[in-house]
Amino acid sequence: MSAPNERIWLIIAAIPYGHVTTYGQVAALAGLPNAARTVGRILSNLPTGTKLPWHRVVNARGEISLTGAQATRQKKLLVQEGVTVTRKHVSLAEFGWQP
DNA sequence: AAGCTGACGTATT
DNA sequence: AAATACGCCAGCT
Repeated sequence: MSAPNERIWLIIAAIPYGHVTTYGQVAALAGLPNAARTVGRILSNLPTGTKLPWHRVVNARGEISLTGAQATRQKKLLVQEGVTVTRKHVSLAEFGWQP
């Protein structure tokens, strides 16, 4: 496990219930301001049963970046947490998160 | 070691 | 509004 990877995990794990963040935000908090892609790549590499709330991470527009079944799963999880998800975008109310 | 890839982001066309 | 191009960073081949 490399260091940035671990920081990213910790940051995602700290996202509060019912809130969402962006890939770029996670990357920035991890100390890698332009590594949004890295965050996505790492999430794609997560084991199926991971405890990380990866579904609370969306792209800069507040939309789900995944497609098909994956997107459906993420949307469902968010809705279950009380997050308002319209089509693919999350309402601004639960957007952003300051530790 | 070198190059390719990707759950992104922003600027252009 | 949608598609394309480029930059960025870590992991894989």
